[in-house]
Amino acid sequence: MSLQERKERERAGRERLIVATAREIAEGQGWDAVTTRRLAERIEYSQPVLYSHFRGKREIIGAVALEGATEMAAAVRGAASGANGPRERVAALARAYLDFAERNPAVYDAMFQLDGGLTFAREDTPEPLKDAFAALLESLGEVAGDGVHPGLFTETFWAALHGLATLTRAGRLPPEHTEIRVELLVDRLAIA
Amino acid sequence: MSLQERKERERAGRERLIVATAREIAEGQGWDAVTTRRLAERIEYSQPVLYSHFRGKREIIGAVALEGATEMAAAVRGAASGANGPRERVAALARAYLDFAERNPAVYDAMFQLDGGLTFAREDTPEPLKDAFAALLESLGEVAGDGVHPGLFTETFWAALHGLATLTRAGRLPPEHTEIRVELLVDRLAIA
DNA sequence: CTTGGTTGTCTAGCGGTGCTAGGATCCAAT
DNA sequence: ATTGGATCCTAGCACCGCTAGACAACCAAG
Repeated sequence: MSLQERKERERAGRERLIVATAREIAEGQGWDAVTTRRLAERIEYSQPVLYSHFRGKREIIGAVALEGATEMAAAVRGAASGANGPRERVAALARAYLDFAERNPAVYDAMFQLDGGLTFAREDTPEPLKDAFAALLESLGEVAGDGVHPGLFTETFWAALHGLATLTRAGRLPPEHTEIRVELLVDRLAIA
Repeated sequence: MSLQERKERERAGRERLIVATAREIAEGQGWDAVTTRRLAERIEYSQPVLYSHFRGKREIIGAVALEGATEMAAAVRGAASGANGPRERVAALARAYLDFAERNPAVYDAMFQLDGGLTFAREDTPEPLKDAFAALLESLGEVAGDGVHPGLFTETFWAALHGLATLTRAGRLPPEHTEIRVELLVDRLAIA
């Protein structure tokens, strides 16, 4: 069945191409510029081909989000592993998180701002999303403090980071003192 | 010049009607349902009339955002004034903030998620936005702690609240333990 | 009382969007 | 060589934000 295998390989390759191209356009010109026409043209196929891979634009956003979640998990783990002691680990994690959001704004939006048709915080949540949260939990759980549920603490800390990331990028917060805000957050929230 | 005054009054009234109707549709069916056609139909005028009041849809969103900012400032001040002691004031403020976001999701989106063409954190920032931030600062500045700039502390605390509000409403955080998360935030961040 | 210009509003339409029905093309199996 | 199925494209739908140009209602000047 080599023929069928080859076709499936090609199909999978084209799907990756769609996702990568969508991401590329979004990072370059924003998600508004990711139209099905433009996307189709860039991959050199007609629009309906997109719909043989994804139900619609929302699912393409979702695919980019999953890709981003995997990368973010790796970035967070990488930063945490290079730091000594719980407090420094958390600080490194926070910086890595915000750095990821700043360097990949479109991907970050796909994950947390836009509707990618994904379910969060449930059993049927896709693995990459669970793993990204797990990556946060691994370092943050250590500094939750006595009597505080690690998962709940992670959620709260994450929310704070998310707020900083989104408000800063949307121009709601001046970007100058990000580092001070992060230190404030780490110093007060984390119990070393 | 009574005639001209009457015309201006009518014009102002229609402008309020546009903003109120936009808000109504948005709260009921989301901002995506606020189309210029639907909005025009609801106010019983044709589309171009909208453009004689606002440059475009973005400015209508901005107008809803300003209205919301005024209300949020009042809600926050009201909650804070009914509490004794800095710590309790901050807790009440946090609850009021999240409550406002939950009860007025479309308005909250207009303020902080969508592009309403507004400038934040600058000299030319519209008064209602500055005042909403000031309302937060009044209570939060008290608990910044020694050596921490009150404005910066307020921004950070606000970001944390914003993160909780948005992640919860977007289904990224389970809504069950909001109260515990708020208490965690207040207990750790606020220095009474 | 009639004109002429201003002001206000509407109809109609432009170029774009996400998405899909139906037809053309190609290739393996008969 | 013919058939049947998979694959892909052309063409189009209903909707979007926005605007040009026609048209009616009004007030001021003659």
